[in-house]
Amino acid sequence: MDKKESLSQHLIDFLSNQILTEMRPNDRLPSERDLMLQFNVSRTTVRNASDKLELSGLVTRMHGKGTFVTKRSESLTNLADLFSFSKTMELQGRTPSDRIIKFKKISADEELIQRLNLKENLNVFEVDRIRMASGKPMMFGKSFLPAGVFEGLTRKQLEENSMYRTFEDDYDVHIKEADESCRASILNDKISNLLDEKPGAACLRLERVTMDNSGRAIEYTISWARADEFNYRIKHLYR
Amino acid sequence: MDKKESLSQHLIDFLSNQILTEMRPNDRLPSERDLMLQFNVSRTTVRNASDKLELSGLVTRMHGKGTFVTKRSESLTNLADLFSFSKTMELQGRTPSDRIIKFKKISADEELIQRLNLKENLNVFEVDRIRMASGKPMMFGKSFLPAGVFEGLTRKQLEENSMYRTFEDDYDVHIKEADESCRASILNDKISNLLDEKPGAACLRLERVTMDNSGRAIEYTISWARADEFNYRIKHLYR
DNA sequence: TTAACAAAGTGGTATTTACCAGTTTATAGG
DNA sequence: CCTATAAACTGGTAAATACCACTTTGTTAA
Repeated sequence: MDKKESLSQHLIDFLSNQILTEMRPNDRLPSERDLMLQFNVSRTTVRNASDKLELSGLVTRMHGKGTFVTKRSESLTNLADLFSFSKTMELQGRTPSDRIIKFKKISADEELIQRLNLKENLNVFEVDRIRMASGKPMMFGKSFLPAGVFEGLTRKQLEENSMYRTFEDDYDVHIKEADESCRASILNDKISNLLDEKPGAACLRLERVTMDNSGRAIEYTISWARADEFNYRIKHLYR
Repeated sequence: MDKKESLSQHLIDFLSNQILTEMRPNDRLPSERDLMLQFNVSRTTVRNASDKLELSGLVTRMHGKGTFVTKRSESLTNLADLFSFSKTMELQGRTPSDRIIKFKKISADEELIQRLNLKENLNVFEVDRIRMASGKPMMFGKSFLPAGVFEGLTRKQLEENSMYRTFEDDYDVHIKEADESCRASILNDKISNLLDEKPGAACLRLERVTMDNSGRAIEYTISWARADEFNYRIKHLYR
């Protein structure tokens, strides 16, 4: 049943869980050599895991000193922590809701094929949604889901449950990680209208590719987020 | 004379230069095993260099296929790694330079007093700079430095050395950490002019407070960065 | 001709060993 | 008591080797 997981991935899972549940910012992690012994793996494996944890921003390494839990400062809606829109909004005491304005099966173009790493079945579902918090439109997103993974997906399913919930419950697809990038952009007429904003207003354009446990790309999403509601916060540690 | 440079750094320099001057998007790089032979280094070293190149967005690896030059639209500077503008630009094979367009001592307003946690001496130096990479204006920044920390600071000092270099060498101020936030915004007439862009163009507005070893706030900077050159990349890990 | 399979090529993970480069701490000498 | 220095940490770079997982290509058999 369980997909065999790499040693470094196991370390990543263990450490990130440890960090989030039992450690506090600036706490020091065991040294790489200690982790070698504790988990009976090579230093390469430990460093591999550390690389990923550092990339995800969970830890910060300092030459000669050690590896520490990164401190993240408070934020309005810190995009770095925005893995799930609905969960984040709930956490802020706002009521999240989606309005699906498009749902159809299309054939993937070259870019989609590459992003989702499609093989035989080139059909994808396109889902366009306006995402709201307590009635206020916050972002607009276009998601593309491989039809080969989500066979028989219906609009009704997505209207009744959140997308990630549908992945888990209806298709037994478990999210493992996501690569996201974000840049500044300008709202065009159509999207500004949907977000109740002026055309030409600033926005953040987000792109995300989400992967499941077995490494399949299961979602490619482009979102446009109101500039006045989202930001990124990062803490840099030197030397 | 030569600063000793690691083998992987040498590989990085060579490859990034190669990519920027002689290769086009989607071109394939030599395989890792070929690079081993060409440069007479171990695969560890090749992969180390590849890791960095992938991180910097210059190349994209595909399991079983090869390593390819990333499409230009994806090769933006990752702000999450931009602790130092000049160092980041050098890593990309570009030549960083600053043009100081304002330098004067002013009296801090309420906001500055709070951000820099000023006590008695409310004087601050304001330094406005255009930051360029290989001659192209990349971002505009207004920095505020407590006069109590940097006594007798002159424009000449900043023109001769980088700001952080001046902190270290001339004032023995060692940077420990920085809190940064970023959001989308629109360029106004003045700044768009300085950046050689159109007014109303999208930009990222960055704010940073930098602290030294003793926890003093030593710098507060607001920057406006070209939307077509910078983005944030984040890797989310789910549990 | 075509479908199935094998081989060769790619990046990905892992081990073991060695040494380099910073930081902290213990210790010896004044 | 202090200072210099050595030892013992820390993470960083590098080599050599092996095998796994995925993709392309070439060959073989139906």
